[in-house]
Amino acid sequence: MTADAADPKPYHHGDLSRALVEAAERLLEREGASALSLRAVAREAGVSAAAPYHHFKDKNELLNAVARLGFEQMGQAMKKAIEGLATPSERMNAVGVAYVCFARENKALYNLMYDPGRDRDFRADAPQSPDSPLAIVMAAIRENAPPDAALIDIQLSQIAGWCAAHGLAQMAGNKDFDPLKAALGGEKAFFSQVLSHLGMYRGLKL
Amino acid sequence: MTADAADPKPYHHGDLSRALVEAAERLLEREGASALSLRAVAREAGVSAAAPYHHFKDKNELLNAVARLGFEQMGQAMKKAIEGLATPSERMNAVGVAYVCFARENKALYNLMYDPGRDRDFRADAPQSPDSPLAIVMAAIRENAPPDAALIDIQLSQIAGWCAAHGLAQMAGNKDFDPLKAALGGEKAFFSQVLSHLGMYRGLKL
DNA sequence: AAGATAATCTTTACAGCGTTCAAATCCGGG
DNA sequence: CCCGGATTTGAACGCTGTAAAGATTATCTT
Repeated sequence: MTADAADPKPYHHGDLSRALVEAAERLLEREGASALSLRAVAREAGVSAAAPYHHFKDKNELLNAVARLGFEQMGQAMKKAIEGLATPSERMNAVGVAYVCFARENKALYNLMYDPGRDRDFRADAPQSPDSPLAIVMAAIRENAPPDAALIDIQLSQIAGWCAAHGLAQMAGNKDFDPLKAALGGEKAFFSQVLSHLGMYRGLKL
Repeated sequence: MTADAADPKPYHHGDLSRALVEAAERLLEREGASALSLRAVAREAGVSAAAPYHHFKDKNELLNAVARLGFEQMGQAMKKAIEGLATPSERMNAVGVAYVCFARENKALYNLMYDPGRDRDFRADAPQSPDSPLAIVMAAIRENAPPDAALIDIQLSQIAGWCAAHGLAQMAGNKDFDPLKAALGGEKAFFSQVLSHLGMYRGLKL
């Protein structure tokens, strides 16, 4: 209680930049993406409509900051999901399921992170950090590859696996999948099974 | 030249509903998604801003009509891509590549079709029609499955293949993939190879 | 300590958006 | 011929993103 519960109006908010990002994330999960206007974010943070422009060049830049936060949270959730798993195969499967689950549980945030209509200045999902979702997926697939695999095959498999997880994350809400989900005993099992069936796309046996 | 090049101002436009959808699609590929306002579409069609409301309840409903048109065009492009291909394996690969290619060549339209932020009243991509992109992908994967495969495995593989194609379509613009694309001799080869490597996600040999 | 300078926030303003409503315009059936 | 219903327009409302100018507070220099 040293810096947080200060006076109600410090007039120079202190750390408005962070407060705006947090207000935006709060608004995003409370009211959905359509309610996420710059003015609404400013309102939620208790500040005037023009104040954000001293911390972000654009609405787009504020959304980029929200997305960056989302990538961190997603990476942490995925790391927690593979804690204590022994085999590379188990870890790879858990990473994929965790990826899709996070996307489903934070639908609006995930859509914001990968919105193809926005200018994202940072790399698609901050692959430079080893804790980014993409890096975690890449590592899990690499470590599960056969030891004699060629580098290019590993790379292509990594991309394929990531694309499949991303596609599943976006399509998982499709109502046509409901009977299949029920037959398998829930969404998580459905995600796991879909990812496990990737190989059959080529007509291979499992 | 019987009905198209009529008077410049028929005042009761004749078929404004279709004209609006076409104006929207034109605007979409000329100026991009951010320029696709209802007022801009009306302007492009040479009509007042309130006119669309007698043919579409919403902006959203107009966009749904544009998306429907996009699904038809995409299905036709995919059917043309498998004409004359002999084996199920060839057809499946061509379908996947055609799917991703159409999405890349009509980026704004494809994003509109699968925009997760919009209310889409029709089924995700009109699966009732056998010419819909989803139906074509499903059929190509089914016909390439081993004859003794269980129904549920086929279904899961269909979903997996579709998700992978969709994910690749959205991620294909990632600059990180450029060296790989170059090494393989172009985007089309890259798409084909990524889809062919789906199986390796499970550590299987190709 | 005091005053200058920079950073932050507010107020006001503008153009564009989606949408609604009343008034104007056109078309087909009596 | 004229009337009723469909179509289109014009103006209006509240919302948005963004810019400019003024007010307020923090920081730096001396």
